[in-house]
Amino acid sequence: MPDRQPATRRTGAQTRAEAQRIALELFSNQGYEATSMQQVADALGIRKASLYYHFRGKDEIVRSLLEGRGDEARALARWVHEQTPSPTLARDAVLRWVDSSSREKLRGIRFMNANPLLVGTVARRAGVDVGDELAAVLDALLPHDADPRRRLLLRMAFMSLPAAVAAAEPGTPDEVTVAAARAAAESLVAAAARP
Amino acid sequence: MPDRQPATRRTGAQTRAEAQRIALELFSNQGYEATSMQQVADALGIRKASLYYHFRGKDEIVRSLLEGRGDEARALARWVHEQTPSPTLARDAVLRWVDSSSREKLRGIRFMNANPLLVGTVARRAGVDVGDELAAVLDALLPHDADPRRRLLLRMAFMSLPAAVAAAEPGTPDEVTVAAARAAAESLVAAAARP
DNA sequence: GTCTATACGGTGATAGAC
DNA sequence: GTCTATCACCGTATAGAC
Repeated sequence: MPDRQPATRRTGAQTRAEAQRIALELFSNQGYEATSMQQVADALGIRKASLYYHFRGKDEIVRSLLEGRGDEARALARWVHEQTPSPTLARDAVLRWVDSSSREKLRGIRFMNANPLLVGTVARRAGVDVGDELAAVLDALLPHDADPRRRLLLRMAFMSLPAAVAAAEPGTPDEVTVAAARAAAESLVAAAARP
Repeated sequence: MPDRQPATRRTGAQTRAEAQRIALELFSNQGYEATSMQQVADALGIRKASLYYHFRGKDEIVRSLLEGRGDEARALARWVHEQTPSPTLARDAVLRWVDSSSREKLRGIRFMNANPLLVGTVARRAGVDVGDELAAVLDALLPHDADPRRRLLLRMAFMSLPAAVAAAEPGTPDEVTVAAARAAAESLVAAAARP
């Protein structure tokens, strides 16, 4: 297949960035394993071998997509530790988390929702586990001998944005999804506080 | 690789059933695409070609795993339509759904959580879409011009079991997960009722 | 029903010219 | 940076003997 659009001129960094955009889209819609490097290269308008110039391999694309993740979770953990304990601390922390997660991150959440196993593996291999960070936050918000049911409810509150994205019908406007996630977070954190 | 445990004697139906059990487990832990027919056959203690005697292909295993799904959703839709409208109908329907879903179904939920895209594709190809059934239930519970935010919250209430499974740390006892899901469902349906 | 053996396509990945 | 060409491998799937 020698005929193809004369690849629009791009600098290296631009090509890399666009490849990330395209890969994120394909991985979200078809899944990581079901997406081939060939598909990504085709959508990019370059040959597969050229794609390998920008990324060492398929998994490196994923890692590049995930880099920086975990920073926010760590920041939240730090913030929680700095606060003086109060009855509304859990609620404040949850809303802080959901609100910080909601800016432009919906695309990333869709990707993570579509490839839960992959994200877990890569994150573990990359050293940082978001789940662990979240656990640290929970430990600061709940007594260590707390009812595991209430602990899980609080976890669900923190994960209400991904849950909302997963529950939303295709085509739901982002603002609706975010609003519902916020309301769900408030509701769940309250449920976690009830005995 | 000619040496292998002398396959424990099984009837055809037993082999098929055990293959389903094993495949469900592997698909849940590693994902569908990342699991090869070779792995399933190995875990079963038979040759790959023998596995193809019981199932036409890999996707037929998934379909066999999913068959019967959608029946419960349809039953719920029917039940809702039979009820006389009342202020607590939504709450009753949600709890009915979560409770009915919670018996022995956690394994299936884990599978669906691990392979969201696959399940969507297969279900669509198999004709029945669980999402559509759920939409029908929602239409009966909410006015058609209802706030989309409240509609999504109600959807989240129905999906609180998968959400709880997704949020649970590995090793969480099933009873804890189910209890949290129930509490979350109640909480979310209440949130959906608030303006 | 289970086996051995094999066909076939596509995949991730690399070498090296331009 | 992008290309052509090529690789080894592994996946699904089938044929046919027992």
